[in-house]
Amino acid sequence: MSLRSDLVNAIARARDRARAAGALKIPPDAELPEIGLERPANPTHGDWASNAAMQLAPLARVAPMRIAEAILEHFTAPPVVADVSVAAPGFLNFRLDPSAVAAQLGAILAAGTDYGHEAQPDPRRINVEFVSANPTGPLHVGNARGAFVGDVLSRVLRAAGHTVTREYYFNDFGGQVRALGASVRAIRAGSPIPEDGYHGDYVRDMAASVPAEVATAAEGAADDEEADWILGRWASEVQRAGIEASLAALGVEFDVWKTESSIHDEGWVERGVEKLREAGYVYEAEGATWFRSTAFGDDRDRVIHRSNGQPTYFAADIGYVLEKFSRGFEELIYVWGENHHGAVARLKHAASALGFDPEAVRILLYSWVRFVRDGEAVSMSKRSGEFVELDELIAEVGVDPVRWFFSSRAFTSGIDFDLELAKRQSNENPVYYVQYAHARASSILRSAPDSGVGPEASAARDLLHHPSEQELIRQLLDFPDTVARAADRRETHDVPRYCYELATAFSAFYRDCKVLSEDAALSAARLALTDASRSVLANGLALLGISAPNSM
RNA sequence: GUCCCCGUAGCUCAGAGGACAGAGCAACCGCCUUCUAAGCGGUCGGUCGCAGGUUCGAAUCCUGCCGGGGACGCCA
Repeated sequence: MSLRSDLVNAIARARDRARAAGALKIPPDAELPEIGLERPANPTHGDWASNAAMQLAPLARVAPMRIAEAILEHFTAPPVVADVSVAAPGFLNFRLDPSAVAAQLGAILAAGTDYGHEAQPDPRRINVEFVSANPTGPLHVGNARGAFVGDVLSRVLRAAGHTVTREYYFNDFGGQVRALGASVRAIRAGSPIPEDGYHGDYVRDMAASVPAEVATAAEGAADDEEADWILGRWASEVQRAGIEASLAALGVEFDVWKTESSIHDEGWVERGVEKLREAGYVYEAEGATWFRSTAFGDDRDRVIHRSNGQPTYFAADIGYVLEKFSRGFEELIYVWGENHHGAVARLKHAASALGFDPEAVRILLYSWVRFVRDGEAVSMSKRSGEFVELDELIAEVGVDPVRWFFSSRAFTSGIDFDLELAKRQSNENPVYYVQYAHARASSILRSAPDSGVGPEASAARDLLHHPSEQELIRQLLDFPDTVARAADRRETHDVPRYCYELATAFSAFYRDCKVLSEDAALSAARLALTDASRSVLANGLALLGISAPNSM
């Protein structure tokens, strides 16, 4: 139970009592708006403020000020609230009791690394599929955003009490695997790389290191196409392993690596299409098999099997949705680049047609990142071979600043990433500010034994009343709400901002309140606050996959 | 042509109907014999793309323009 939810509940009870007493006349069938409660930017408005009265004004047809007064009259304050007041045009402003605030410190410390992980009211089994880049080359910087968006989202959902499976779907079935093989074969034969082939240096490297048995098999192939497939499957497995290693180096790990071919081989596509057919959404025309997507409002029907008998990529998507739900997931999250937005509707329609709730299929489209070097856009084409490898970026800039950069922006906004600027400014990057606060707290804790004191929260209630101490504890108390809200919204960029604000509050505390002093009791209480701050900073950084160094 | 996302300080971005629109970076001025100066305090900086509309109240919701990006395949 967080402070925030206590307050929301108390306001709701006051509203209901005012209603029952006839002080607040709202039609019985009216749908009540959610109680808004936020920490106002302006401290003179108190520690928490609610606009509940203003939201009820249209329903009650009374001035917001009078509603606020009616709620106030029936309000029973939770113990942490010292004062409630009404402010124009109808805000309810709450001021917390400093002793009660300080008394929360012990619970934060006791929770340790679990602090922020509240009980989930609606726990779900969630599959998060992300990156899923084709294994035709190394990851490039364009893949970075999806990797970090999916990774941080998975961490946050887990922290919020959901059961999360992280999944990478890789394509070992499509024409580009053959094109990759054809490129390798062309280089080995000394002939030009085909039009739709791959031109990067990594292709040459692979061509020079084909294992003998693969080479022999390719040479013994019935025709060129078969040779291309043999080389292509080998090459894509080499690339897939490289991708896995790159991601692991970034701290991005997966629970499941799923191949497109397994979806076909295990019969999921057939079963999926059969279910759709039984439901009446499949028909044959022009030699192809179609999904009647228009029945769900799509502007055209979609091909499942081409007239040449080959399944489309969409066919595999249908089978994969069925396969995922058969594993017991209640929600499927897909983290896709916005260039896939055209595929969103048909996937959800297919899920509906299969009998699943389309709302349980959630597709998060992140906007494209424009990589810029000295003011000029950098191409990211694997086929042309002109791209910046993700490994290269990390080696230049470091994983922590890159993670911070991507996780602190809403995934829907298009962003520019200046590679030169990122390097030059890396020391000015806010991520170091947060890490520094953590290192500084660690340093104080390290020197505590020399002063003969240790962290002790029991006296905090009476001793930690300085405004900077109070503000810092209030920040610490915000953490669980931040995590829960990010998880509910399936949008995590509030977490880095929270970390930054916590670091700022800690810096102010450090400036104003000497931790280790002659006063042993005060030192112990302040050490407890330092320890709690360090712990919550570490928890926040862990959600972002960013390291929390003990010294810098 | 249809659809999706975006347009907020010099730059990069937050603001999911509420109180004077915020942060970082950049620029400028101060602060280290004292627990980490990768820090702290201060200054400068905005017709929230434009025009209407809804509302007690709009950066936020609706409509139309303008500008940027993306998607509309029997590619993946």
